Amino acid sequence: MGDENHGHIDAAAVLPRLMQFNTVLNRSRLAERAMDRVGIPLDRPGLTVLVTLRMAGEPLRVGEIATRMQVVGPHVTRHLHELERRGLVRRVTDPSDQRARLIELTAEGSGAASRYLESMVDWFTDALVDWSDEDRQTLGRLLSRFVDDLTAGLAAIDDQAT
Amino acid sequence: MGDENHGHIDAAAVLPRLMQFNTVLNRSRLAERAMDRVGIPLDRPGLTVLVTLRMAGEPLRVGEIATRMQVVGPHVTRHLHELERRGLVRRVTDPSDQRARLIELTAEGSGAASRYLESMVDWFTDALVDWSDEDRQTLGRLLSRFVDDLTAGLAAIDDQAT
DNA sequence: TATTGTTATACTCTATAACTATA
DNA sequence: TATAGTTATAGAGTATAACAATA
Repeated sequence: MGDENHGHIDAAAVLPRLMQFNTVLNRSRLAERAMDRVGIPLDRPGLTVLVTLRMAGEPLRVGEIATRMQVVGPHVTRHLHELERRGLVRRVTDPSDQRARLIELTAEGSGAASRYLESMVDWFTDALVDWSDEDRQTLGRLLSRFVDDLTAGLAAIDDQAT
Repeated sequence: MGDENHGHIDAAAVLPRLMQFNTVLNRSRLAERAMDRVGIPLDRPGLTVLVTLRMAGEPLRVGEIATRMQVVGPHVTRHLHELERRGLVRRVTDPSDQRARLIELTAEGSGAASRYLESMVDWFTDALVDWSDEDRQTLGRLLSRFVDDLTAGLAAIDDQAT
């Protein structure tokens, strides 16, 4: 489209689209549809808790879940009530510290998170079905690095503010 | 890092990082810092209205702003009150349709949006300063295509649901 | 009667503050 | 006295419903 990409990523052009993609992804029916495939009704924060535990692959403390979700503790606590009531997670006292709780997925909770993740991965895979193998590989490599570098930059800003 | 990227973008690996980047970007102090550079205190929806108008490059109707922001009309109306009160936008009746209002940026509103966008672009540029020109170009090309394809896929889902 | 926008109200997600229990 | 978590409350952002004005 006649851009002027002389030797650098055209941040002025890519940034708005990245942000747009961001909001579209958040608001689209993609997540909604993926949640349908989960099979049980869950709000997004609740599902995020399950996905966080699923990706960790092991029980996590409340505080650790909060850190990974980038939210504060009370927010997690509140959703854990509902998730526990519905048999999707179990809350067990951490044997190494009586103050702490370890949150672990039940079979149903793990299944729900897996179905959600599979649905999202399938969709991404489908959307890129027409790409050449080389372009997919290159994008995977550069995008990982891109996210890493930007995340590091963001962390630096946040540290600076402390 | 020992991934198993055989001929396709490893969606299972990239997707969580993309989503994590998404939340980190939303919650980080980057946007906060960029808003500081704007010089006038604004909440995020208000700033998004200004940026939407700035990127359009011309006055927009209330409904059009809502569409571009992916929100509903009343949300925009509410923020326009405050923005108009503070002299950042003007509300003029559309000469071609007396029902509609055209929202246009004032000089201050336009300046605020510009400073915000510049700050974000500068940061992105800085974060990628160590990249080779070739990698930057390649990422720019593939990322644009990536966002286009995914956005198109999302639009297809949303259409389907209608 | 359909469309543009506004007003009024309610809901979702997340934060802060105050508290309890261990350490 | 510091830390892990909980309870209670408050705030930001956005949606839905009912309405007004114009087409």
